[in-house]
Amino acid sequence: MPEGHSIHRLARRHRTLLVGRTVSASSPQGRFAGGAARLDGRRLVETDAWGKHLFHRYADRHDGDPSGDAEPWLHVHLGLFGRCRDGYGDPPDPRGALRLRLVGDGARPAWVDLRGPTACELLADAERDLLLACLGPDPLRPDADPSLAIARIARSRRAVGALLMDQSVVSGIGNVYRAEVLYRHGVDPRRPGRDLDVAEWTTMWDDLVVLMGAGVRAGRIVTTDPDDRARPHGRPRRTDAHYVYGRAGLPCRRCGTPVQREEMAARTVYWCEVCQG
DNA sequence: AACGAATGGGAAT
DNA sequence: TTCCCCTTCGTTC
Repeated sequence: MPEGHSIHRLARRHRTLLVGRTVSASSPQGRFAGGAARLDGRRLVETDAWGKHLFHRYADRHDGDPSGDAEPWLHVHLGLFGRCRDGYGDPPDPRGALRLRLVGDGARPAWVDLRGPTACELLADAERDLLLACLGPDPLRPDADPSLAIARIARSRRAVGALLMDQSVVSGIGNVYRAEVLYRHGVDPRRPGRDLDVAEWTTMWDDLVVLMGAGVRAGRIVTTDPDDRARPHGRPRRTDAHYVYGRAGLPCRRCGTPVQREEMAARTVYWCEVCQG
């Protein structure tokens, strides 16, 4: 599930697999053939994530071939459909639309495959800076400063459900965390941002830091408290991990009222009209 | 097996 | 606002 926690997890995984290695890069699908050629033979120095954006920083070439030297960054955005696969040893035969394959050198070779991303491109420092300048603070980054985001939300007339999905306000939140954090704080997604006071927003930010951090560790989004998750009858379901996301028409876990759904910011938002006033 | 919906976001209209 | 990208997963036949 590519919300911010997945991307941070991916950055960590790629660090383990490939940082310090010189990579062979290819684009079996062909859509990133030029970029792969410029990447090929360079060493991965570090990986990083900001919101839903993944970055690899590559060293310059030292063999006299200048191609790619001005572009230290590989920028990947998975979008809704993008996926990464990886492993050690020989990579599987490429099939389907494989945008990018990286194979690291070394005693224990590792590979990473990327398919279906919204963005896969090489960037110069300045281009990356421009991109990051458009992103709000990311609850998963230790250096995040929530004050600007909180101030911006607190004076906006836009619906809080739309503000939380706006990556220039807060980055890394997706449709699941949006619905869930609003439920956990009893906030109707349709309420204007400025109806909420700074203290309320600050509490939500702190909760996002905890929830998304847990998401990185678990590799999935779990936002329900254990008491609300208990299911005396039947097997646990996938949706037990959520209060309202994807549960339209099902009873609210706390009050039993059917969960509502509505389109907001081009996505479906879910909420309980009783618990979220 | 076949189909629809989905965690996102940018370009086109 | 609508479309597109074009994968994966869950549901239905």
